[in-house]
Amino acid sequence: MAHTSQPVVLLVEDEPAQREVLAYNLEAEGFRVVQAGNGEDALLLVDEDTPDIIILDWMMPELSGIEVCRRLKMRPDTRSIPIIMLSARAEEVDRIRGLETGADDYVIKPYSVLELMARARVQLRRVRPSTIGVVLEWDDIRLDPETHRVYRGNSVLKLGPTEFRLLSTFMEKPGRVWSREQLLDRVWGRDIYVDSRTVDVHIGRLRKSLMQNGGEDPLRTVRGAGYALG
Amino acid sequence: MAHTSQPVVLLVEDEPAQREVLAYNLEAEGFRVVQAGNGEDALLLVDEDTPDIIILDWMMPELSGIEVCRRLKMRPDTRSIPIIMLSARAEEVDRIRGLETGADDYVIKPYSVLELMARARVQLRRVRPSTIGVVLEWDDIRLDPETHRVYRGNSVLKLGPTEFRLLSTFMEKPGRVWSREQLLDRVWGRDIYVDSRTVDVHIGRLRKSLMQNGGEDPLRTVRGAGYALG
DNA sequence: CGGTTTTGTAACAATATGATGACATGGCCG
DNA sequence: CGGCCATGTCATCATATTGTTACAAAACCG
Repeated sequence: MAHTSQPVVLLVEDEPAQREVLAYNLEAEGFRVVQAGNGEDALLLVDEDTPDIIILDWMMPELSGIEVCRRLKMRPDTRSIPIIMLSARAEEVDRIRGLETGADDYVIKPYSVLELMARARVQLRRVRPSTIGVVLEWDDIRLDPETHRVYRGNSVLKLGPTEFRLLSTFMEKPGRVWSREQLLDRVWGRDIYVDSRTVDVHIGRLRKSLMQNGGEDPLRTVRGAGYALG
Repeated sequence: MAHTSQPVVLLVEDEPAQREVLAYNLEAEGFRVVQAGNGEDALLLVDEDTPDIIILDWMMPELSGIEVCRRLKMRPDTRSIPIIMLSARAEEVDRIRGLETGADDYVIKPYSVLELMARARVQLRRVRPSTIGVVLEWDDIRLDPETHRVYRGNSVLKLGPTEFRLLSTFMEKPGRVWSREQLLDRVWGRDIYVDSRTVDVHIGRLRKSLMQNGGEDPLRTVRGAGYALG
């Protein structure tokens, strides 16, 4: 029943018990949870399967959370992943240091699980608005994730399920170029094997659907790279 | 020390004394501060002079902060302005309600001024170009890796895939001289065999693309060594 | 100023890439 | 069961991109 593909959270916490509790709750929130018990693993997992958001414990043996945060925020390709830092350090200096390092939020242990979930949703809302039902708009195209309806101008468009998910992805980040592989991950699912040329065909179908009542083609083919909206 | 333009914060708080303190500190942080003493004024001021971020007191006579927040988050044109909610209500339900309403952060009174400033900077960091995407710039050339677009002045350039990768390489380290072999490695790939003279041809093509709308040739040939940008 | 080396570039053939129509499959619903 | 829709794959077509070569131009050197 996921509108598009399930949002992914990377949970980094060295204490297994705490990790369990959080993982359970995050799953209940609708996240797919990827877990790491230390900083090194976290960095590896980010490359392997880019998460939508990261929840990061400050205190960890070896690579501290703050160091992981610093590194991720230095890399252009991971910089924009929201990081929520968890910490038992309640001192003002620490909180400020965490935020200065690039963390997008800072939550003090012991935290309220409900509040943490709410803060996770806030970050998710930023990165993937459609997962929480925000209507996406671009130019004269409107996509309502709740009702699964797409409008262009003032007429309703008819799209198939795959085309809908494709368009959702594009509208999450207008202008961004998605490779066929990224689209397969996002639109089809991680462990589905389909030929990457299939993407072409669906792009074609999406184009036809978007132009069924006239109007310009809003999709851009980027030779050698993929496709983008606008 | 202002960046491109001074960031603007809209400060909404009905208690003049508190507002003063915050305004003072925000100005010290480098913000231009626009003040409102109630919700109605806040909504008017947003239209008049769109702020980069909003700091919003929950408890206000007439229009409450949460209502202002709700309204701003419903309008597509103001939805993306980050809102930091200030509140004396420490109850979990309230905090969650604030976040659910669309606030991007929720700070409990009495707050640490320094922490609030840090949180304001976090929100600002998001809105400012630096976070929106890493754009490489040199002179009047702009290259956006995310959208795969290249601009010169204010017109869009059309480049082929190889030319794009070439230019990306140059723009990552403007001024650096790259040998043909290094370029082959970097742009074509480590284990591809192509004549090194092919680089010349592509440099030529890149030059033509870069000058398609007039302008100087930004590439420099270094005899016996290779090529460089600028 | 030759002679030599290095670079620029037009032309062309080979290739890679994307668009599209057709088709077979499989699920779903009446 | 039969029709309908969505989907994935394939074959084919059109075109953009690419590598190479050959020759012209420029730079360098004594």
